[in-house]
Amino acid sequence: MVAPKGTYDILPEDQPQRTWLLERAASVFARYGYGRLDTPLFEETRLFSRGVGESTDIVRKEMYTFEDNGGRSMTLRPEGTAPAARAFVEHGMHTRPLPVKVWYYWPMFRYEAPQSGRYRQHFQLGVEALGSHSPVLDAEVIGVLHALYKEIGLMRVELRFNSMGCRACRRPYTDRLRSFLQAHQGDLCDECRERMDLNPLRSFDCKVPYCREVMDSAPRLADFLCEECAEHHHTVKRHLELQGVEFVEDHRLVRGMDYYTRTTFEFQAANLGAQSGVGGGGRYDNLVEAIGGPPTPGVGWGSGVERILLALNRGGAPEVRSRAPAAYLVAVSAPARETAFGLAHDLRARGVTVDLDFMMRSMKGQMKQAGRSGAAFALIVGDEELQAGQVTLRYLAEAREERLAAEAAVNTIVQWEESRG
RNA sequence: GUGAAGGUAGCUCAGCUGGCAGAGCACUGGGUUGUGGCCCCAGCGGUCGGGGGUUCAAAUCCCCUCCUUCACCCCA
Repeated sequence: MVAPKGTYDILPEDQPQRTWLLERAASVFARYGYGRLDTPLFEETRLFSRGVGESTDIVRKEMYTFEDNGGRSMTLRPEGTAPAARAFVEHGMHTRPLPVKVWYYWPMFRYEAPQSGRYRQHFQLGVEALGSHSPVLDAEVIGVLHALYKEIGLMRVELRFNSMGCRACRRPYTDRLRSFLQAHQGDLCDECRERMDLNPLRSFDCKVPYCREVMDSAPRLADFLCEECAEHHHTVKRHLELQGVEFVEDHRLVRGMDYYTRTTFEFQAANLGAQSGVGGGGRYDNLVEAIGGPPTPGVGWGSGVERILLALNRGGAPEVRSRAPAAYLVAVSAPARETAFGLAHDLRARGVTVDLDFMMRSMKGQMKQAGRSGAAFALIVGDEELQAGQVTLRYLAEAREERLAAEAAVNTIVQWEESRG
């Protein structure tokens, strides 16, 4: 048996880097005033079909949907924004001081063809800020992600930035775009022709060269933004600049969720190949209402943990290692093993990280383990020492050792542990 | 869902014009019986991804299937 396709195990040696990332992220989020939110792993299917949108790939072909024993249709969470919005509504958070700012670290599930940086179960770090129309909040939210990347040393990322307009300006624009596409039908790929009706904006994302050529001369949403949207867009940019966040405007940037309005953005990492998006998001002013809540604007993003780690490690990030034990206990005989086990207990009870042998290894073998473990000390319990109530304390790094009372050795190790912090 | 490349020891891989399944690393033991790292020796370890077929004989050739990787697509 192996892990299901597109999933993977996170082994003990993989954990320190993930823990480190989560801690760095939590620290950044705290500085910006975001509180952690957790929601169930699965939701009623209609939350996503209504929230994310029936026309999206996610809803059409990528959801893990099942019927529970009560005959309800449930879906493993494919994205974080809709569940966060649902929780906002369910708990009446619109009565809280606005905006409500939350962050999450959640597994997501999508039925997709796996490849590196793309999994059927993956983790996302994300933030959502609900309740404010302010473009300054868009800029803050983007600033949080920028700060996170900076905090963890993820350098080579580029921020792409666009506006999707609002209900008022998008409709006339898509009509205009649709007629443009119809006029150039003959020069478009099959797919672009198909999605012309349902989702004409997607054609901007098409990679077929002749489609791109056509799209180069297509009308741009940027030129059709209503006054409010244009002003909003301008103000976000200004506040990105105030934070020293560099970006490139990309009118081709079209993201996969139907709920986006106005601001959309994506950070791309050059060393990730085809799956270059490490994090992205935008504003969603109609989502909360769409899922049955009071009209409430929102803005947020999600960033893939696997992709962050991939980009980081390909960029030659230093290894994050788990803390080595302070001491490794070495016993040379059966009675010595009992004493060593007792000493290990005493040390651990006093807050010290120690380890010892369970494989009946030879003394040489135990010493080898001690060295390998990275411990500062080998605490050696031998028969001679046992007679005298003593132990040998070996300073592994210095290859020096001394014989002393067991209690004194324990105190030395405790002191060392306390001083390393 | 489509196309391509790959799956051999825990890991990285060699072996692939069919003929006894290999190396390095890792792991365990030892190098005169109480001392780690370096070095040396030995040992452990494999349904050759799985199933079927061709053949006296298949890791090797053929078919199917699963998984991984790359690209499309989509996205984080």
